[in-house]
Amino acid sequence: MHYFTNAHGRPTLFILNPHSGIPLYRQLQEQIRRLAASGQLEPGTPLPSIRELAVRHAINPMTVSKVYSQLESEGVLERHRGKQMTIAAKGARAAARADPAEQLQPHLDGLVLAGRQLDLSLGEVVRTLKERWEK
Amino acid sequence: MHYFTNAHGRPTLFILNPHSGIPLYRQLQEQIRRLAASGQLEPGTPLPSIRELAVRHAINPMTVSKVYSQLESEGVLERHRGKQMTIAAKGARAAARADPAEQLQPHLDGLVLAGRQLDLSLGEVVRTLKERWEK
Amino acid sequence: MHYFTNAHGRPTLFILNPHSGIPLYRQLQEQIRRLAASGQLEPGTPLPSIRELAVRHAINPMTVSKVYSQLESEGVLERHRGKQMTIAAKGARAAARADPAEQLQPHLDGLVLAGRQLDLSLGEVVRTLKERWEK
Amino acid sequence: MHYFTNAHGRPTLFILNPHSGIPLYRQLQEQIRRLAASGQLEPGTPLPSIRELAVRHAINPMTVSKVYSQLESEGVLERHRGKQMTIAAKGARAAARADPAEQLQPHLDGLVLAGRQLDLSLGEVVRTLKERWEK
DNA sequence: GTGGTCTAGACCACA
DNA sequence: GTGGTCTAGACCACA
Repeated sequence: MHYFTNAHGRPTLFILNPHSGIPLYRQLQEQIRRLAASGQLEPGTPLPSIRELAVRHAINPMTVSKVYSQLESEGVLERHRGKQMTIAAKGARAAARADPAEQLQPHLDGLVLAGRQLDLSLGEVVRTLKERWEK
Repeated sequence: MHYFTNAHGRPTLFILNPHSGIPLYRQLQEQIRRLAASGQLEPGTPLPSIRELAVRHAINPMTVSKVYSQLESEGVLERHRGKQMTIAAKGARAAARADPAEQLQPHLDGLVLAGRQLDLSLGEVVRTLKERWEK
Repeated sequence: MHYFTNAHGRPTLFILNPHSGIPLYRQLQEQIRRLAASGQLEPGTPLPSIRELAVRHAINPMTVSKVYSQLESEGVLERHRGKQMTIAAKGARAAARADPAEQLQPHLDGLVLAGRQLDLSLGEVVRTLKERWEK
Repeated sequence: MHYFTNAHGRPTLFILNPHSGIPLYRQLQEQIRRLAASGQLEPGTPLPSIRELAVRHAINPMTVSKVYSQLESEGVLERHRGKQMTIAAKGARAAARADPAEQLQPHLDGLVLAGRQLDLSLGEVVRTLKERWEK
């Protein structure tokens, strides 16, 4: 399991960047989906409570709530009345089927477009990627 | 100069993705900035008219106009008599100074985060990147 | 097309009852779904804007927004950047397939349960239903 | 007395639907009120213990407790030594006075609204109601 | 404690 | 004008 340090110096599963232009709820949603897909969050794993995640990332509970609701309707999360939500078994099965490389695609597209527009060679891009990965 | 084929089958300098979550104006702005920074759009190069770009990408002229105005105030573009915009000399100078790898950074960050959350190895990510690049 | 008069005396497509125990967003969602399913709201019909509906029913725009978003993800509504949402063609097709009686089921269940617990006969229930219908 | 079979296959006086959107405590409260009103639960009849009802319907004892307390304060139930609850004589009297059709009203309203929005005729609605009743 | 609903209201993106 | 995102915060349902 990979832990990250968020903007407030606390260890967390997620990294949210409020300046990226991508809505916070979309960033959070995508990250939970990936962690479930890869099995790093296994079926049955309880997610942080809405309030906890909101405090930890200094965002509004409603934003988290929206993400949890959408992931529930996608079948990635399961809701338990009055108790914490968990990763759904169904979500895990879906994950097993999915090609991880496919989930990477939008990010590859963005990187390739940027690389070409900056007139970099594939070699240069790969080199900087490797440096960034090791960090 | 790299040309791309947009969603409407016409050749264009830019690729706009309305489903990425990133605002259209931000996508366009970033792409013009990169093309200027890399010198693929040289100082003095005229940009497409607002109307032309709007039609080509099926977006509102106001969106293009806003981008052009902001890039003008940043010194990347220059406005001439009529409304003709060109790449500013100043923009080129700024570009020469900038480290291209730095402009790649947000995209590398996004890719690395996605890769780790999908539990992929560096090798796998590099391989899919190479495939995507050659396409 | 049936018009109703809401609690504020204005004609409207929907009737929301804040005291029924059923969340407002759920009432609104179900009603739009039914009007689309029956074809009383045809594909392409623009819906009232979020603000308009919110004002008309004295509810919060966020509540309406939530309903519209969910119906969009269900394929009942279509979103148009910067313009009003419309009934989706897809929604209409789905409607054609659906058995209307099926959508009535939860309400029949509720009525039958109440009738039996009140020890009424089928005849009595049908009679009061007919009276209520004609009103 | 009508008995129903609940979701857990056990005979019970009540049917609770956790997906209806109506709070559980409201469903339970309304059903006890109706059974008392119709005389199917006569004055003096002991109710199931909180614990028993909670287990039978897989809900929290606190939810049942809240319902019993509210019905007691309404005069529908009476609390005896220990915690045994019975139908109050007063509740029966109230029931005798009440017009059963009135208690049916919210359900009739919901059904009529749904029927009209689904563009069904009164005949169709009555027919499906009859089918459902016989089941 | 958990999540759900709703409000009032700010500010942004897009047409 | 349209919808989208986000906040701060109240109050409810349920365990």
